[in-house]
Amino acid sequence: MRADARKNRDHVLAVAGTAITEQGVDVSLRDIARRADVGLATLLRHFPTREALLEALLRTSFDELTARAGQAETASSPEDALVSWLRDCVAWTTEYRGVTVLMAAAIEDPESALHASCVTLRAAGARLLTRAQAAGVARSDIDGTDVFALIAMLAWLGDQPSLAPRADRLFDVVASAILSAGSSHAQEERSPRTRS
Amino acid sequence: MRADARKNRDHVLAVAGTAITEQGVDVSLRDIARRADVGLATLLRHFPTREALLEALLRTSFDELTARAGQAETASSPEDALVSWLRDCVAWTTEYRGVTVLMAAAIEDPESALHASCVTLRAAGARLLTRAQAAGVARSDIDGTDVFALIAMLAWLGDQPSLAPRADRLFDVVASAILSAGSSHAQEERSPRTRS
DNA sequence: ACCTGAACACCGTTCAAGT
DNA sequence: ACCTGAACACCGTTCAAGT
Repeated sequence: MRADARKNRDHVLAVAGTAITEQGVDVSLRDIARRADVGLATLLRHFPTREALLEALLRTSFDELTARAGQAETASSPEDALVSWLRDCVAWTTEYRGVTVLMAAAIEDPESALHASCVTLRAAGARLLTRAQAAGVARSDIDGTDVFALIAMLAWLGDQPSLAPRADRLFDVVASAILSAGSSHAQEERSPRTRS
Repeated sequence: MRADARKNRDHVLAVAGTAITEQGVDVSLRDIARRADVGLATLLRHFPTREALLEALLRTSFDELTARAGQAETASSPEDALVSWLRDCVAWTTEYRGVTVLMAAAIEDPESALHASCVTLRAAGARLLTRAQAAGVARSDIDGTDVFALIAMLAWLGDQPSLAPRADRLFDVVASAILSAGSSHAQEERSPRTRS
């Protein structure tokens, strides 16, 4: 890549970062180009879709979250590792208002520039879930995609100004639901207490 | 209202119903006007905002849901009444893809044409919740707005094609979380079993 | 190689002009 | 009273023309 092109790219990316922080991920691409003193076509040549722009912008954060999941896997108890990683994920999305909808779409669209990152994130969460299930501290009838969906739900909640004040409490409610040990059939099994 | 105006209004409303069913609540208003063989300005005079159009379209369903909550209050057990009403609410929104975001915005915006209906709906849910809490079958640290938020979360999940297949399972997960009897401090109270 | 203005087909809003 | 076409200020996409 030519030096001037690289400079343009980096500058657009920096401007996009502040614009998205201010207005959310649906901010007008024309507006970003204007604020970067660059033609709209130039922006689109570097980042052909909104997702591509976001991918470049979020890659670092994505990698960080994935790495943190790996560390938690050995450093914390299965329960703490899972719950506090979930909390980190939800908290992270609040910095990019509206990103949840794009991630939900990307997780099943291999064409999306965000696809790979979302799949990696889901896999990291799935490992923490499996570990917690093996330890008997997480319900056994959910999988990594369910966890991804629960994160998405809670992140979406934080994006809605009217409901955001409830996001923390409802995180706890959902977390407690994941942690109710035992399977979903507990009620049918009439007190199957372990005889110690 | 003049007879021709009424006819126009009703026709626009019917066309809007099918258009929204096909494409979701974000469908182009211009498109609705075109399909109704009416000027766009005419549509906007009858329904000055997208919310006003939806309000007219959803009023019947809203009233029905509210009424059903009232009936359940006397006909079913506190637990069944709450859970099956929640299920009805979530199922209902799937008919209007994207309506959840508008409802979440409307619940705190008195200017929105959907505001009154959303507030009424929340109140209906709050009564069912209070009844369940009084019976000791629902956790006591949530209120009507939390229930509204949980419905919104689950409805939003159903709107995302990639996550919709998990909506039913996660409804059960969330419902079980609401029904975990006792307060959020249960874990701190070291086995407070009732001595029968 | 890289950039850009301009044309394009959309959107919702507004309003003067018609019946 | 009610309706409407047209103008307006936006949007993302595309591409021929410039450096």
